[in-house]
Amino acid sequence: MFPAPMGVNVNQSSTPPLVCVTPGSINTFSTTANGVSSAGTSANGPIDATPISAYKTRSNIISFDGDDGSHSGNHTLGAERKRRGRPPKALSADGSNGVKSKRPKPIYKNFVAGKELAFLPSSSTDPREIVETVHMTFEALRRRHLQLDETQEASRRADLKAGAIMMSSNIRANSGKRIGTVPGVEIGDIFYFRMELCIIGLHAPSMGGIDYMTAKFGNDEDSVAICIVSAGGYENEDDDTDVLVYSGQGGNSRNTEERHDQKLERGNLALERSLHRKNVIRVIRGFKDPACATGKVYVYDGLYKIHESWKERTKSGINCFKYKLLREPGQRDGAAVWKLTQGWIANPATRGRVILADMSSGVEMVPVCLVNEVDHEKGPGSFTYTNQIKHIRPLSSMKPLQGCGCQSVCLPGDASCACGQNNGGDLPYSSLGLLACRKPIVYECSDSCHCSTNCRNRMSQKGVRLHFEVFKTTNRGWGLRCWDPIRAGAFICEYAGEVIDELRVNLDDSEDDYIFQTVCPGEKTLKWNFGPELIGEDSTYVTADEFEPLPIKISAEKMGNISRFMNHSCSPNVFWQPVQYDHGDDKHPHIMFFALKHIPPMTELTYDYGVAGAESSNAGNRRTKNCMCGSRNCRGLF
DNA sequence: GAGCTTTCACCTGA
DNA sequence: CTCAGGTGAAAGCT
Repeated sequence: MFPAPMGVNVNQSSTPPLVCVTPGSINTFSTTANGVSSAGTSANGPIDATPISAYKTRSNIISFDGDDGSHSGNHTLGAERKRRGRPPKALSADGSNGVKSKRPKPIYKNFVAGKELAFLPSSSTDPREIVETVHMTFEALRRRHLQLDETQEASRRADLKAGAIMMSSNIRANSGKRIGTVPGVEIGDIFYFRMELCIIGLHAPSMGGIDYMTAKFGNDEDSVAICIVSAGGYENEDDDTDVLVYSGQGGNSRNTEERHDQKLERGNLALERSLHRKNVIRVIRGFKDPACATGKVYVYDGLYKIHESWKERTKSGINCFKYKLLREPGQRDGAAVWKLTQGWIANPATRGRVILADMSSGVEMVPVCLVNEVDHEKGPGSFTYTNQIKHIRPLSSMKPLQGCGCQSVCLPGDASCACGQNNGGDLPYSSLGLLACRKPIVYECSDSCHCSTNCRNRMSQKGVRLHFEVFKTTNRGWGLRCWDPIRAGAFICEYAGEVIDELRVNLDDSEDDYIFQTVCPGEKTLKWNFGPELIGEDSTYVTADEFEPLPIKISAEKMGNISRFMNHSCSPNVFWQPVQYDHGDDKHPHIMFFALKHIPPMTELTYDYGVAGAESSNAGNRRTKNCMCGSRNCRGLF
């Protein structure tokens, strides 16, 4: 460890990563006294930066009464008040002073008022946990807002609405700016909206590409860049994932008339100062979302340093600043993984260490790759690949669900759609097919519906569409991961296999490692849907005590699909959700898996097998095992 | 200079 | 293609 440089105050913890303000109380979750990351200061040169503005405390702007603090008292009656603030740049031709109506600051009054915030991690001080909770809260809010917007055909931008709520209620992580790594954010983490970067403290500007701050270097102060988003809006060449040529900001108006040379100010100036100060800069790279033509995915790619800068005339004829950044050595791969997996998707033959190109033998629409990069084992024990669920005993009801009469596809907000009503009024999936909320049962459209197979309410019944690979883990046998990025709420796969006869159950359970049953999962899974209560709606949150297991048990020992390879984790990224569409026996629904959070490519997919033994009586005689998930809040057994 | 308001720029997103 | 946005920095005023 580098001796602590003079200017660095490593014990500074005046900016807690997550401050949640409720009317009556202030809960502060502070981390391990490490407000300033040392990652950038340790091995490289003379950076001793103490973020100054990082210590700035944000005023609490949530308001619970009607008065918005406009009691300034010094109204100048009658007299025309002189306009304050920055002068408008371009004067309008006509005489009107062009004052736009004041932008109203949204005030979110009655959500969480007086209530405990049930979604916060009960006692966590783990930065990763805090970041994930904040991130998942944002996503839950966004999905719910999108669901509401879609029914009302109202204005969109649920991302902004969710972000505004997070900001105004101060549910955010790492709210102070800092140089270097951000606690709880890992290289390779993926994001779908710029607002997500804001609320976890990775990159503050909601649109701007360059985040910067005033930092102290010895006795000097300097405004230096701390984080950039390379989103492809400028002409950047980025073939090499360790090099990034970044263009300065400004001048790049879409209106060709307004284009002008870039100036050495703001972000550009900060980048220039960073070149001299040699401080590390976080880099987020934007890629096209493979799952959505118009969408974009942001990948956090770790720390870089600026090595040179120059001026250049762009194709559009303006002078533009260019900054060449090199990735700091010794960091795990981020964007490189992305490039690799995108290459495999384009041409699966380029994937190395393959044992079997498609272990589903054509059963799945997309081949399921089998690889071993760890040892020489030739594959898991034999089983029959199927993507179906096989019922041995007849179901209690084969009566199909009441179908809807929708023409073409089901649409949100259509009160006459029987399927929407089955699901409590809202369609369970967004237009992109993301599940909005965890429910006791999701009712999809069925054969008796009039809608087409393109209907969004047929998400899970259409089967697997991701590029999975079954791989050998280092200590947990075989596991499952995916070449595609998976968005929170996205469908992953069904638990296929044989439904075990309840009468026969427990006879040979102990021999069967591939049994699925609906044991109560941990908090993370239960608390997936805490969006509604944040906007004043009734809670859909089910506590462990309220959790009711289903009698269904599925064995994938002899036959099954990729889900039989999904390992347990106490900190999972996948959850199970009962879904019905082809029969009326609600005790024996399909068990479908969905993403709990955004899952970067090549991250092992895991779900919570449930709390062994313990409080939930249904766990009964299930055999317990030592957990090897390695997460920091591992329960030890499952 | 701190504290407030206003305006603007910004590699958004539908 | 257009257009409504949220945020923080900068600028001006008290």
